[in-house]
Amino acid sequence: MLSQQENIHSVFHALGDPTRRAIVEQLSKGHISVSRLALPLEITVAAVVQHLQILEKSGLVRTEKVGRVRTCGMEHGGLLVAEQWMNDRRSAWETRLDRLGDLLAEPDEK
Amino acid sequence: MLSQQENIHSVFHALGDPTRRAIVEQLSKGHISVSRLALPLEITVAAVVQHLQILEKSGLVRTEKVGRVRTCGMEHGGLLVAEQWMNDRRSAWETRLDRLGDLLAEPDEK
DNA sequence: TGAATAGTTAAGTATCCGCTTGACAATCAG
DNA sequence: CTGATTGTCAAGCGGATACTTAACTATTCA
Repeated sequence: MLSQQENIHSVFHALGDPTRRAIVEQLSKGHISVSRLALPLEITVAAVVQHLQILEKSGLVRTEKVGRVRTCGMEHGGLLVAEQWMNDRRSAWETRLDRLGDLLAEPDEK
Repeated sequence: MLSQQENIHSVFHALGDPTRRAIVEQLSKGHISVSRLALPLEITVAAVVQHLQILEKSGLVRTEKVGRVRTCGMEHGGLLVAEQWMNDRRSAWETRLDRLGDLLAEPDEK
């Protein structure tokens, strides 16, 4: 099992790559096989498998092999750690009194 | 100006590095100078500057130099693009009917 | 059985990236 | 002015990483 810190890192690292984000985007539309994932990405199936291993270890994606085809989908709640991290930083920042100066400096933010 | 696509990439790429996330965590606690940022990270000031350039271009961080010291802080709303992206994927996935099978397969999820 | 399909694995490669070093600029303090 | 502090810039090193190719396994189908 991954520690909280390791989990956060694996998720952000996984999402740092544009190809892996494209995979997540595709999976958010529904389940799909490995080779059908590879098609629009214009990379080898082998490369997709490598990305899937990273995504699966990070808890963002779940895959299941039935017969000879592996079907991929998003893992429920996989994005939560990242959303939580961002929310923590943003709320910490927004409640800072440091921003008093900022607010005065930009009074007409649209 | 960055396109939406480029902006998303620059933000996720920036947050993919643990040192840059540590910088954001520190900045969420308040404004701080470059050299004071470098101290707990145990890397050179030059390295911190490089990270700051990436963070600033991605819109996550704002810096301002007065005298010889550059003061850094979070950019208001910089995290929004990433939060939006995640929210879009998650809501798309959660409204999928594909999950019917998943729900039946895991009836006792805690 | 034999051929096609779907995926896995290992090895190699070329690029990217985080960091350091070292030389420099600019500001502040005595 | 002198020296110390704070940051900037360019070059380069070493390791990470995103890909390919190629050989292999497992499953489906005619």
